[in-house]
Amino acid sequence: MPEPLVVLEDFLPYRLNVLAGLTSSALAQIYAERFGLSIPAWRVIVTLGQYELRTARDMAPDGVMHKSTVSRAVSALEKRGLVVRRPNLDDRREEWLALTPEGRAIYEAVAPEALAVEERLLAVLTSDEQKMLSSLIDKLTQQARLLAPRDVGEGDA
Amino acid sequence: MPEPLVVLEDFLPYRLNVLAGLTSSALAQIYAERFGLSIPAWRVIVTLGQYELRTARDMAPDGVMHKSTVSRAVSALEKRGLVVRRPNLDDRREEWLALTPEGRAIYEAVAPEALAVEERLLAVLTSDEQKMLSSLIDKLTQQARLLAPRDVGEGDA
DNA sequence: TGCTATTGGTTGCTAGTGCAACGATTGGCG
DNA sequence: CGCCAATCGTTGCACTAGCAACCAATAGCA
Repeated sequence: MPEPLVVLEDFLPYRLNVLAGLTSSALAQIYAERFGLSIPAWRVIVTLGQYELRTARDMAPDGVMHKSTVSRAVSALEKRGLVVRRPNLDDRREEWLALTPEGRAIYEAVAPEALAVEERLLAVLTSDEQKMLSSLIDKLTQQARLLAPRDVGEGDA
Repeated sequence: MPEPLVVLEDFLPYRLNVLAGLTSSALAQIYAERFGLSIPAWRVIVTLGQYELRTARDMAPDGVMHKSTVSRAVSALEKRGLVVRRPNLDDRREEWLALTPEGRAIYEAVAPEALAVEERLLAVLTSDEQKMLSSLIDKLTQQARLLAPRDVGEGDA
């Protein structure tokens, strides 16, 4: 009698969550089970593999990860000997982070496999569809950033 | 020198996670802050608003939510008087769930606002792009389900 | 009928996450 | 120079979520 106002399986945020969850799950098989990396740790590894030298704060440029999350991920990686901290003498509040040789080895082992998963995912789309998807994600992300309470940015003040 | 193997901000699973997180965050403003609902609780409410009578197990048809998550969400909603349980005499393992009048009132208050958020999100896309997006999400979700370890389905056995 | 496997659902335990408060350092400005 | 505000990062705390073990009920089958 009371007709549905929202059909959950058609609801965009729900569908995005499901999709994101499934892809994370697919990826976790690799970096969690095989390399013992959490999602934040994986992101730190990839970022350092990409940029070589970054501060903890740079790890979440768009505020995707909370700084406490980054802090703990880095600590864990340091304890495992995959990441080193080097004080920044110009600004002793922050520290430079870099991969150790072991860290880079893991990066070079994980990254291709992660890319393979992405590729298998995208294999169901044509090249045009992939471009379209990328564009749509960008537009939606930009808009979502406007609607979200705040960029999770800071929180201190 | 070591050229990046993965560029995180181009990596599809990462981008999907960011987008999903931002939309969840935008939605949470409504159902969390204004109505005190968690994500699982919100999903239960919406599902019962949609189907009227469901079992706890039906709440996560695609295994998106773990059954323990559903269980606790239902308990909380029952305690708040938003949901009632009714034994199913034909199979006393399961219970029928339904919204109370108060639960339905909340549903009718939340649902339009959630839809409004979705609409504001989709406002940056043309009608054709929206159709395209829907199709792309479906294709990717289907594929991701194949790549994910398992549907999070059960786990007992 | 009786025995085992399966299913719906709950709960104890543990790990992860965000928030808020904090310490340390630096920047800005009177 | 000296003080207040802002910034980087850490940590205690509370909450959530998932896993696994469990109970109750049913189904399948000898």
